[in-house]
Order: sequence, then C-alpha cells, then structure tokens
Amino acid sequence: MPETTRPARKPASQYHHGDLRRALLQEAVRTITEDGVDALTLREAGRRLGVSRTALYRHFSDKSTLLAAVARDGFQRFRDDLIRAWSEAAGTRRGFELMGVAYVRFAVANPAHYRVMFGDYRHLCDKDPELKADAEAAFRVLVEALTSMQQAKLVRADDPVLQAEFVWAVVHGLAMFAIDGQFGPESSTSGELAGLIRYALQCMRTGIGVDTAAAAR
Amino acid sequence: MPETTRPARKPASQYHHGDLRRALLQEAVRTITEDGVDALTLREAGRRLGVSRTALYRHFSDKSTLLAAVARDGFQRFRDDLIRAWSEAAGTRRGFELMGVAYVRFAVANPAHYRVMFGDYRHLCDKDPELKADAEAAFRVLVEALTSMQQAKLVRADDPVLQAEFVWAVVHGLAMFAIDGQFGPESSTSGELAGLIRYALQCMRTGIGVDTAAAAR
DNA sequence: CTGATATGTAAGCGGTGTCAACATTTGTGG
DNA sequence: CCACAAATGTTGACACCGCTTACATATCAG
Repeated sequence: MPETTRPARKPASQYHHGDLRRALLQEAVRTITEDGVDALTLREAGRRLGVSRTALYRHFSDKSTLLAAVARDGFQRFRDDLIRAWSEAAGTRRGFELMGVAYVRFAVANPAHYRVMFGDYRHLCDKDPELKADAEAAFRVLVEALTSMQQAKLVRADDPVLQAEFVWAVVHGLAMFAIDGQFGPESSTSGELAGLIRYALQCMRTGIGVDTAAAAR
Repeated sequence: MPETTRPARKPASQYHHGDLRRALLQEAVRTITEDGVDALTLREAGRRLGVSRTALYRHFSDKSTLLAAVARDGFQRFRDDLIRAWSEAAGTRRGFELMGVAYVRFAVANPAHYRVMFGDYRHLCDKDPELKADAEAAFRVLVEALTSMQQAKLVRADDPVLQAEFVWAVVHGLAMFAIDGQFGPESSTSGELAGLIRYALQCMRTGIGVDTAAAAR
C-alpha cells in the first residue's frame, strides 16, 4: 500500500467522505478568507460539502476547535512564508527586511485568517494544545534570524527572544495598520503603506531617539 | 435632590426607562469586560436591565452598532488615560514612557474591551462614523506628544504621523503580548512583561542596529 | 464472516438576532 | 386641556445557529 499522500478528494462511496476532516478545514479557511470569520457556520460548511450538518462533530469536538485548526494551518503557512523570504537572503539585513515585508504581506493577503490566529489566541490554545507549538515554531523563525544576525554583528547582542518580541511587536502593529485602515488621515494607499513599512524598518534599526540619529547616518 | 448630572438609573415610570441607551451601553461594557465579547447577548442585556429583549432596537439599530458604541467608549477612556499619563511629565522622555506604560496597562486591564476596539475596527466604523473620529482623537494624543518631543529635540524630526504610527505599532504589539500570553517560553509573569516593556521602550529610542549601539551607550 | 469501531445521518432542544405589529408614555400645537 | 404625533417599550414570530442524543452505515481486524 503505497499510500504516498492523498487518499482524499474522492467521495467514492457517497456515504463516507474519505477525508472529511481535511475538506472541512479547507472549506473553513476558504470561507473565512473570503467572507470573514463571522460567516463561518458549521451547518453551511456541511451543506457546501454535501454532508450532514453534524458530520463535523466526528472530526472536531467543537466550533472553536475547528477555529483552532484554522489557526494552526495559518501559523504553518505563515512560518513557511517567513522562511522563504528569509532564505532569499539569509543572514543579511536585506533578508531580514524581506521577512518583515513577507510578514505584513501575509496579514494583508489573509486578514480574516490572521485575525483568527491572533484574535483570541489564548482561548484557542485551550482547544488544541498543538496550536501553541505551531505558533511558537513561527516565532522561532524570527528568533533564529535575529540570532544569526547577531553573529554577523548586524544587530546588537541582546537576548534574542526579547529582541524578537520587540521586532514582532513592530511588524504585528504594521500588519494591523495594513489590515484595518488606520488612524492617520487616510493613508490606505498601498504606497503609503510601503512607506510606513520602510520607515518602521529603519526605526527598528536606528530608533527614534535624536542622540542616535547622527550615528545612524 | 441635587441630581447634578444623571437622570438615569431610576425607572420611575416602570415603562419608560429614562436613559436606557446609557444603561445598555454601560451594561454591554460591563459584560464584555467581565466575561468577554462572546458573552454579550442582546436578550441577556435586556433581561439584566429588566427590559424587554427588543427594547434595545430603539437605541441601536444593530448588535454591531452597539459594539461600535462600546468601542467609542473605549477609545474615549483610552484617550483620557493617555493624556493623564503624558501630562504627568509632559514634554519629557519620562512622560512619554509613562504614556507607553499607560497604553499597555489599559489593554491589560480591559483586554476584551481592547479587542473590540481593534478587533474589527474597520467593520465597526461602517456602523458608527463617529467611531473613526474617536479613534483618531486617541491617536492624535500620541502624535502631539511626539511633536512636542521633537521640538524639545528628544526625538528625531521625522514626519510626526509616520513616527507615531511606528510607536503605536510597538506599544500595540506589546499590548498584544500582554493580553494573550505570548510565544516565548512562558514569560507571562508580570515581571517578564515589565522587562519587555522596558526593553522595547529602549529599542524604540536606540534601535536594534549594532552601528548605533555605541552612540546609545 | 463477524463484531467492533469509525464515520455519517436525523431529529430536536435551547438560544440568538431581527423584524413586524401593537401598547404606552411623552411632548407639543391648537 | 386635549388630541395627536413621535418616542419608547412589548409581544410574537421567524430563521438560523451550535450542540446533544439516538440511530444508520461503512470499514477493518480477528
């Protein structure tokens, strides 16, 4: 039985779906991405997959358990995106900036998904303990990137975790700006956003303090 | 009977409540603060106020309109907190740091409320156009603080709005860390958080770049 | 082949947001 | 003072939802 990867997709029997769990998760992600998390309904999801409305409970104990799975899926793709961006110029400042852009890009491309991931992370963690592991794996990409940049003397040799938390705060904030319009006048044009990202990355490196300005330029 | 400000609270007639709108908003804030936004139910809110389940619709066209009002209320208190902290040492770096701490403190003290404010800000703005004004008013406190610090040569003379967006991103990210546990090992102790805040504020000033490290110390 | 188990189904319960129609109170112009 | 309109609150109903319980069917191990 080679059974390489996918038995999925084929109903075959009409009764047993084959890989309902995967299909359900995929459908949930699709709905959330297209119409937001409020549009996600267990009944409707079942309907769209041509399956009874309670079939879902054989694979997820709960609606929020499904959401936790969605969040996990998000963190996995997210991590992949970060790794891909970083490895395009690993160890360099440019690679680091590419990663920052990739971060915001992910959030902009999947705003609702991103919100599920960070929306009530704590609550979702209770539903699926592996979610925490996936989230931490994504975060670790950032920590490791910073560690290698520390070795290359590109950033200060502070505690990498602390440093990563700071960097994460910055890009997460940027992502929020990008996702839901912001406070400023109406800087929703993508040009404005790109400018903000560039400025923020610069500030991340040099700070906003005036005493360091001379040294930075 | 001095009765200075509030006509509210007293049923008086049993039928007309007096100031149901205010009572409803207050009740919603209370529920959200205590039990989270998912626990907020129009019917239950009416029940608790001893009023019919649809009375609410005479004051809010919608559940999300009520949520928008909750968000507005949040932004107003939020702004007050920021102003209070800043004015404790206005124009100085200490005042600025106090403001940052006040920001995070607000988020920690009212996590669910904070989430409503930023959770789906964009969607809520459609429901109540004044929400945007309140949010911008809060943001403007930060912009003005930075402007005055620029004049005092405490921070670089960049575009204050851009600079404020960067600073906001940092503190917002910190607030998120504070609210829902984080990625790192398990640094949920308040001591760890205080350390993170301190470190982040320092990074905000001096950056993480190594070339500026010498100048910073 | 035969259970046991995994998976999907059907029916129903309590709860929710919202609408439409009706009741009561308040306020206002004659 | 009164009639009547507007504001405010109530009742009933509808469609939908998440979830449970009991049942049906397919898959698989022995």
